[in-house]
Amino acid sequence: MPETTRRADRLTGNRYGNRPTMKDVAARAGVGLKTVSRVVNGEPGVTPDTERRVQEAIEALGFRRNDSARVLRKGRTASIGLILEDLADPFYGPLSRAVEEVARAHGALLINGSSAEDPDREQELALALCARRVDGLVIIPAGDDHRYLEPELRAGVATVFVDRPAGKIDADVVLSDNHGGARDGVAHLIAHGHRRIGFIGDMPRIHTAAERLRGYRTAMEDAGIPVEDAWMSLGATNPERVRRAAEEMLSGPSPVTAILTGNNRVTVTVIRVLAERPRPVALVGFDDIELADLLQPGVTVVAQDAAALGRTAAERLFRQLDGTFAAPERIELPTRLITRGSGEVPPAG
Amino acid sequence: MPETTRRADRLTGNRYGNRPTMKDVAARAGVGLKTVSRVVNGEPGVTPDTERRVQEAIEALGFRRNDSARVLRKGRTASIGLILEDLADPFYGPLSRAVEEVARAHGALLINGSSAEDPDREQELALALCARRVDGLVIIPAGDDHRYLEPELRAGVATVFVDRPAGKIDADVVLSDNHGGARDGVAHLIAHGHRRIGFIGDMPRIHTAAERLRGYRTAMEDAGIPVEDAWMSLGATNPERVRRAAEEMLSGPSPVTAILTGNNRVTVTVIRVLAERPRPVALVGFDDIELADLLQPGVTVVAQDAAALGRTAAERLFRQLDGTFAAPERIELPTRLITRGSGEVPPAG
DNA sequence: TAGAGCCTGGACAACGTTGTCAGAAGCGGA
DNA sequence: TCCGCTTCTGACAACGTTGTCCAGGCTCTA
Repeated sequence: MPETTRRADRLTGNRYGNRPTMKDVAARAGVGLKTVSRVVNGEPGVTPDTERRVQEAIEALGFRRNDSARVLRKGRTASIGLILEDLADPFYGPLSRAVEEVARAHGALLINGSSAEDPDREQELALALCARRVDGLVIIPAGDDHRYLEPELRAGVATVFVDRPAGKIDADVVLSDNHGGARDGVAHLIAHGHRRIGFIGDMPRIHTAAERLRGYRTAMEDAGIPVEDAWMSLGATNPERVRRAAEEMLSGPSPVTAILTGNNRVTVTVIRVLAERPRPVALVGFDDIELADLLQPGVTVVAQDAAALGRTAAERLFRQLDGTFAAPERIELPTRLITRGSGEVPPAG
Repeated sequence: MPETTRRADRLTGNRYGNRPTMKDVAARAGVGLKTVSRVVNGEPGVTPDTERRVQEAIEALGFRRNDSARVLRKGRTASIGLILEDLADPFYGPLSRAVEEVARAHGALLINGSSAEDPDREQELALALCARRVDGLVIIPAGDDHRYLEPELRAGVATVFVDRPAGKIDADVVLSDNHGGARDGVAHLIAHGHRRIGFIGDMPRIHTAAERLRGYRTAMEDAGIPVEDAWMSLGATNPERVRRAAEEMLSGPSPVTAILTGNNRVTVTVIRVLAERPRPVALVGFDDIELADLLQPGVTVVAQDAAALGRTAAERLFRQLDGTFAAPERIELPTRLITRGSGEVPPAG
């Protein structure tokens, strides 16, 4: 039984048993504490024979280095935090995975949390991660005021914002070209003869939603088409409201013949609505969706590269950590229009 | 500037600046170290006036407690690890999210990693997480030998396996009823008149794949239908091989009139293949897929409840941590057959 | 064979926090 | 006024690791 067991049991009442420490390994191998540390960390200056004895002791005791103590001593944790909106959203899966891959390449682990689009929860998570002394943070912001991070930034926590910009602080940001993507999507519809085009998006307090709305307006303006209020629905987040919004703009006094949907969730709901209607309506969705090519018609989308967003952000973060200092930058990744049929439907009537 | 700054800078060359410690806060507030600790942890026995002074100092210095040191002292990290196959797979998103929610309810953070179906990587990740002293592990195993975890289990790391059972150790497991689900899916096809039914699944070394294959065989046997080798394709993981497998079993000497696909990825590929063929073929897919209801025909599936798997596993894990000891258990969650059309197509010819 | 130099190993302090324990201050009652 | 009690505060050790530094033993050369 490891030497430390009895004391710790008495003090903490830990019923889970106790792990052997380097001290225990040293005692068993008959060497000094630091020698064990050397073996564990592969440092030079240990004879093969001593090393073997130490390895045997480690094996026998099932020793595993305590990284908490290590971190305390060394200062770096080799872990980064990722705060996103919802792990279950298919858009964030690939993004998250890409961040993880980059972290792994740098020997770091990934801690992640979902903010559920709640600014308070985002802050709570970010600060909890800072208390764990993560080396860096990748944040998909829910809130629009990140001044609470100022002490952390000053203390050297590398930070990169993704998908939406930081609020009220100066930090690295990696974004998709939301404005350009939405503009292109709408321009595509206009090129196919549409003039009465609707937009259904998220609350404009969310940066991406606001930018996409702006892209919609830009394209309409460029084509000299005055936009009617009834053609725009903002803040329809749940399926019921999206459904109602779509039905209203399809049956008003000047019904739309085409719709740009502001994100993948909205797109899915609108597809359902359109499937029930006899007359075909053109559709361009922001964000790609799975199986979009198998539907009738295939769904034309403005696709973001979620993995590239994550990869770019994580690489930028590790560049900060490597000490390559640079002024905070705003990186914008292009979107891609993928035509599959639904965006090429001509205007009805 | 915090008192600790100069020394640490000299020692580590840390160019990221230094965080203030409780000692710095204590000095600034003109109180003792332990008093700061009391305030930070909300312990009783501090006069309002003292507390205010401490709070001000914390605010002014931007102090944030160092959880590494805390963990070292207290033993628990309030974090759990989740090892899954691929964060980007839509099946694992909801599962992961469910685990996170439960962790959150218990005040714990979630660290996760993808094994990419590689047993070595799974082990590497699991041990790295143990070195961080996570309180518990939720593992979707890639390998089939988990004896490497024995010292950790002995040391009290709570562990629950999900989706697939642990190999060669005794531990809690939460599974879907893969055998029953596949059996029901095939029985459904048989009930609609099919006799030549194909199965395309993953490598049988993966437990879920083996169980689903077994379910397929059971249903066929129950119906007294002898299975031909050409009807089964195992280990087809990438889309090209799945495509070839599907085409072969649809055009052999005794072509199948219906297919059970072994997981969501296979299902998607097979849908593409079937979409290209003139004659309708019945299809039941294991795992639900998004938009399955909007395809022509809608895709009939055997659905697992990924969120329930994650939730159940995480709850079980925290029950272990709460000290409610119990023998390792095997929990099996039911699957649900969702009929949408593709599984009700009658046999052609 | 003595002296110089290298290699290996170990004692010790420090990282930032919390638990223990004892001392100080304040207050009421005798 | 002094004692005893309560309430608040702080000194100190400990958690498990790593960096520093020195001692002792060895080899090699003159």
